[in-house]
Amino acid sequence: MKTMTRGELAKECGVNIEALRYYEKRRLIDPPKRSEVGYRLYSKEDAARIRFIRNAQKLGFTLNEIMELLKLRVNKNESCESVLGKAQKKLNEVAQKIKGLKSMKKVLKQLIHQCKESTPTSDCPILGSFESGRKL
Amino acid sequence: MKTMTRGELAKECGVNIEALRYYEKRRLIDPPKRSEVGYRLYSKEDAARIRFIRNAQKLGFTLNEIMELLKLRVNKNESCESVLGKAQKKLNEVAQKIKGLKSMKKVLKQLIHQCKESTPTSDCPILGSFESGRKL
DNA sequence: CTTGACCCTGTACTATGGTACAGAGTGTAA
DNA sequence: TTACACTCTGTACCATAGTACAGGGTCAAG
Repeated sequence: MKTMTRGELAKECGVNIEALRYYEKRRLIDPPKRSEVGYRLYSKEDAARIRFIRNAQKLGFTLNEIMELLKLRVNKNESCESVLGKAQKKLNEVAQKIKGLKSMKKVLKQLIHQCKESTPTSDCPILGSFESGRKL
Repeated sequence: MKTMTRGELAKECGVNIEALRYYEKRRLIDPPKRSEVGYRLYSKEDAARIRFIRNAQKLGFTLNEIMELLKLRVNKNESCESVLGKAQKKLNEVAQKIKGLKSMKKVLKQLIHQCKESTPTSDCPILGSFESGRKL
């Protein structure tokens, strides 16, 4: 099977080369196979996992949370009950975040609209509907 | 006008008392008025601002980003052009986040559905559509 | 057969966002 | 009037998520 070195993987996934060692230490990725001389040899699956990690991070998940997300899959010994619970919890979190972001989006849109109408900046209501957290 | 001490504000906003001093140092809130003897006296507006900060943080914004969001309002000396650009940029960021989270939500829902059907955990497709980042 | 670009390990350092004292003063209620 | 809860400042410490060496080995092109 085709493999990549650490530098190649880092480049492909757009991460710092050292971050890969860090993820390995944090057990977010399995220790990869090694070449004769000790070079790490990564597979396509490793690349996919790194991309997953980065994408989840962009969405505001911590590495610990991402670890949980990753465990939701390929854990043949874990009961579906347990996976279900975790997934449900994550789903709620995600739904809440979406709600909050939609509220913020709305406020930003209003602000932009008012700016386009040349309303003085001082009247821009960025906080108004947002600060209470009612919709978050 | 009614004011609050640091402890009262912290309690009302559900933040650590020390965080308020930290936000002040980071210039996320204005230095509050002080009592005769030097106690901080916060207003309702300060409380609103703290709540805004916490809510934005929950949505994955950093304190620097939140500072920018806060600046989008009540700056009489800044041209509307500039505010417009910043707001537009933030709007795009928010829209992207929502997209990614929706994609994650979808995958989680699928996972939950399959778990409910008692499909073996090992078959859960949590990563599949996710690791590519196509939809993120 | 050397030179430059890679890889290895371990360790130290960074930024962000707090959190926890220590040592001092204040305010109030029994 | 004393005890306890609260405030003040400054400084030290913490977790998270990396990032940057130092000091060594490896490999491939010229």
